[in-house]
Amino acid sequence: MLAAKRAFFDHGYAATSIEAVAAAAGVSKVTVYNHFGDKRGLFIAAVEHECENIRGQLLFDDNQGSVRERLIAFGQSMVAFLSRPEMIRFEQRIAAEVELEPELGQCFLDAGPRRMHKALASLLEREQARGKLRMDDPMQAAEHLAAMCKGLADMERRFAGKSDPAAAERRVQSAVDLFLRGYEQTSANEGA
Amino acid sequence: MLAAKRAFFDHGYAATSIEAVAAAAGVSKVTVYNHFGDKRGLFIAAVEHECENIRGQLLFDDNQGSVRERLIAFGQSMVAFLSRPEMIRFEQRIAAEVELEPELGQCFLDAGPRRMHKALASLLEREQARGKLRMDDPMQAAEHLAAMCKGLADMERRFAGKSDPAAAERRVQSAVDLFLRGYEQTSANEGA
DNA sequence: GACAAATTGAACGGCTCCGTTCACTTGAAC
DNA sequence: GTTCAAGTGAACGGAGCCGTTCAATTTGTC
Repeated sequence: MLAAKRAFFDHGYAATSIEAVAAAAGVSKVTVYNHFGDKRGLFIAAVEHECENIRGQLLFDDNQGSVRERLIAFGQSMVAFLSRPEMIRFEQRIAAEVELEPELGQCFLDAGPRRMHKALASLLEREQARGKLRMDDPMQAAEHLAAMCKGLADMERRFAGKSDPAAAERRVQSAVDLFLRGYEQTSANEGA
Repeated sequence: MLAAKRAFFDHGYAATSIEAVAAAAGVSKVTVYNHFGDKRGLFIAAVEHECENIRGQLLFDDNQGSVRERLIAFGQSMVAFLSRPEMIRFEQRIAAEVELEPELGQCFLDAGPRRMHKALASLLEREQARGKLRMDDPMQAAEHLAAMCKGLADMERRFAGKSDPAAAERRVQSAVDLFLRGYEQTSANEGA
């Protein structure tokens, strides 16, 4: 199973042969078929297994500090999480296979992006309850903040394989600054 | 060539056979090999051709109106451009093949995202010159705005195939509102 | 030790595809 | 009408892979 995950996420679905997976796992091809029935079945099992992992890892702690510090911490850890090469490849594979197996996309969205979006929205709502922020639509605000933190560097990662941690840090900071200029509860804000 | 583009971008590289492309184009397989040498050569030619197209289409007009209206117009047309199903599929294919052919990624980035990023930054700079905006780093500001306009719906599109134009419109509007609260030249802004 | 279940290696049929070869036809230029 | 480049259809070799079959072997359980 680990071998299957490695192979699928490193080389892609089409470029992975069950023979190779079986060999890497030190089992026979027949055993693989007996366990997972199908190549597709093996792939789906691998994806679901990895999604479980993601769910386990997506824990952000509400650390102590100012609102700005908390948001920056969230943004940094989110970006770091998404920038890991394994994660980028995983995203890639899912996206490539989603047309043939739409459930995979749902599975991944629920395990990753949607969870993170909600987690950030509820963090923002807590800040609003404390009187630190003022927003009409926390989900919308969370989307803006998360999107800014990802930025366009997202595409540089996907298409050029480059990632620049220093630029990411600056981006997250200026994103939080812009966000707070818009949503911080100090003077009157005309709502969106 | 059109047939090759259709086939590659509809079904993917691996799932496209040169035989099928030749048949769809109404030519013989040998002719395809004579023209492009290779399956990869054909794919690269198709990608470069499509990138040319993108360069041609990426024209935003500086329409008349308030800053807010101009930015919203930019955001809307950018999102509309990126949301077209062909574009989503095209992105997908490039991303999937970029490991085997890193030049493709550069080619696409130059034809698309980077051009758009610079176009938006120079739009913002013009507004700054007119005294409408105030920013330290127009490229950074442009990245934030563009990223917010794309939002996380980007992923919903990629992984669930869904797109919600009404939500996109609201997102762009609230993104521009947030952006202007941070960068509009009305009172003193402490820089990023 | 005996018995059942799982696993293994090896081979096979069937399929698809890549890329090449070759003899033949087309069509335009001169 | 000849010439020459370009295109065509058909077939081929070689490769890889999927999924199955089967007899032989291991493993674990009583």
